[in-house]
Amino acid sequence: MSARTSSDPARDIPEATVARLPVYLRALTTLVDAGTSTCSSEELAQAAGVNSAKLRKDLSYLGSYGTRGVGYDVEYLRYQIAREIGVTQDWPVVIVGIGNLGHALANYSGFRSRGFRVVALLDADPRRHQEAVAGVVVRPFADLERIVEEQDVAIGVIATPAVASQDVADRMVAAGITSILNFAPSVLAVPDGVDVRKVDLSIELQILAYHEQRKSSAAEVIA
Amino acid sequence: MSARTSSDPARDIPEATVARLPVYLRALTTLVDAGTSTCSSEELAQAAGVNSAKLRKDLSYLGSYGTRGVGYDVEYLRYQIAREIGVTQDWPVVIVGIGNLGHALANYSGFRSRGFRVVALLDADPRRHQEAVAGVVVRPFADLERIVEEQDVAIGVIATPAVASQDVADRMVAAGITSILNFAPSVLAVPDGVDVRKVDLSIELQILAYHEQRKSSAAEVIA
DNA sequence: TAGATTGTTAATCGATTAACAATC
DNA sequence: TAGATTGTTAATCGATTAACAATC
Repeated sequence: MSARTSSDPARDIPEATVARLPVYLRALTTLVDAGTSTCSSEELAQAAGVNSAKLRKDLSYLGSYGTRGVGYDVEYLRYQIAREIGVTQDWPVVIVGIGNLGHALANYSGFRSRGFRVVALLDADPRRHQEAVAGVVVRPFADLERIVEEQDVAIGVIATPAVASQDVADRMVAAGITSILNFAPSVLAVPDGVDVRKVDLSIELQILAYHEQRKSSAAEVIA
Repeated sequence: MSARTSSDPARDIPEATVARLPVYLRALTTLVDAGTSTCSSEELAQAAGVNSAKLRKDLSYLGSYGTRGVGYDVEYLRYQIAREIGVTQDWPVVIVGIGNLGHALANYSGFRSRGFRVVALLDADPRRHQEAVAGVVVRPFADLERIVEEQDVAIGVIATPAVASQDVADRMVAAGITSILNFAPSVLAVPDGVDVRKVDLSIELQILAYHEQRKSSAAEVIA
């Protein structure tokens, strides 16, 4: 047995596993809400939409939180995963670009319940200022630096048009933000040490279209 | 040299490559708009945010569309990729759930320009009916089956709360939809042959939080 | 103890990358 | 031809999966 513990900073978790931890966390929360106290890897895997071998392998990177012959304590495992991800603490977030999408994001209730707190909504258009969305007032983009510093913001969300996204990212990085979630259909250039994740509706649809097209072709071959 | 051609239905493209083709398509469109007629794999790779070896490997699955010593004809390669993905044709799409996010999706202009056409907006709440979003009237969810059949819809977008998403997916599948883009924070169960892709804001944020947390820990170790 | 289920091993599979022969 | 750049090979890397020993 290794001396690996939860506070061991050297251990690193494969990226594919990291991407699934939030899925497990959500499944566990659903189980807790349903009053379940214990579950097997098979049950949790099903709830998360993966196979149980993968689930157990993933969990093994965190430690040994199950009991052989019994399964996992749902509440305990949920806490361990939440701690591992880092959502036992609260992450202040700024959203830039309060158009349709920005409104939707600001109103998203899943934010607060999952360890994130929208501390500011920023927009370059003065006509949007003073408007309140989900109880937060929209302020000028120029306020970015001050807000990031005062509130110690590490995560920024870009919901602007593509043309503005690189400028917004540059300003975010200069202000001290080191993690960016980009909803604009653009490829952002950022320095090393800054993480960018991208959500792109039209890319997802195009991936579906590719497979859809092949389904149709296959049907034609049969017909 | 193999007899592999663009109409060869047997050849299959790795999933990781499929997911990048839309990124290349967008980069090529940007280059076309900028008046560029030719580009090297290095230039295109940079515009797409990948390395050139990966780009060339990806393109090699489609065929040989470049010229050694010269590069790629931007317009020609763009067409070939668009055809491969299937976005030279028009894909009718229905969106179910016209809340904040549904509004944002319905208003998204990138839809139309990338081969997708929103043919219907559906919502279970009668108070939302008759409202027009981006020129399309919101109709009852009960109209789903008729619309899918009449308009030959293959792709459905779910923007409802999580609790409703499985029911919506079931109805979509029963109506004949075979590709679903799910924005609800839920794991959908669908039959074989139906593709589901998932976009989940809070999962993306949690992945960023995980890495952000490790950055902070690393800083503490140094301090 | 007997049955159940975890945590880990090892094999397989798929994706990435560097290097370079082919060739414009 | 000489220089440039593709398309492909082969090595490496990372992810998935089945199987099962460990152990509750």
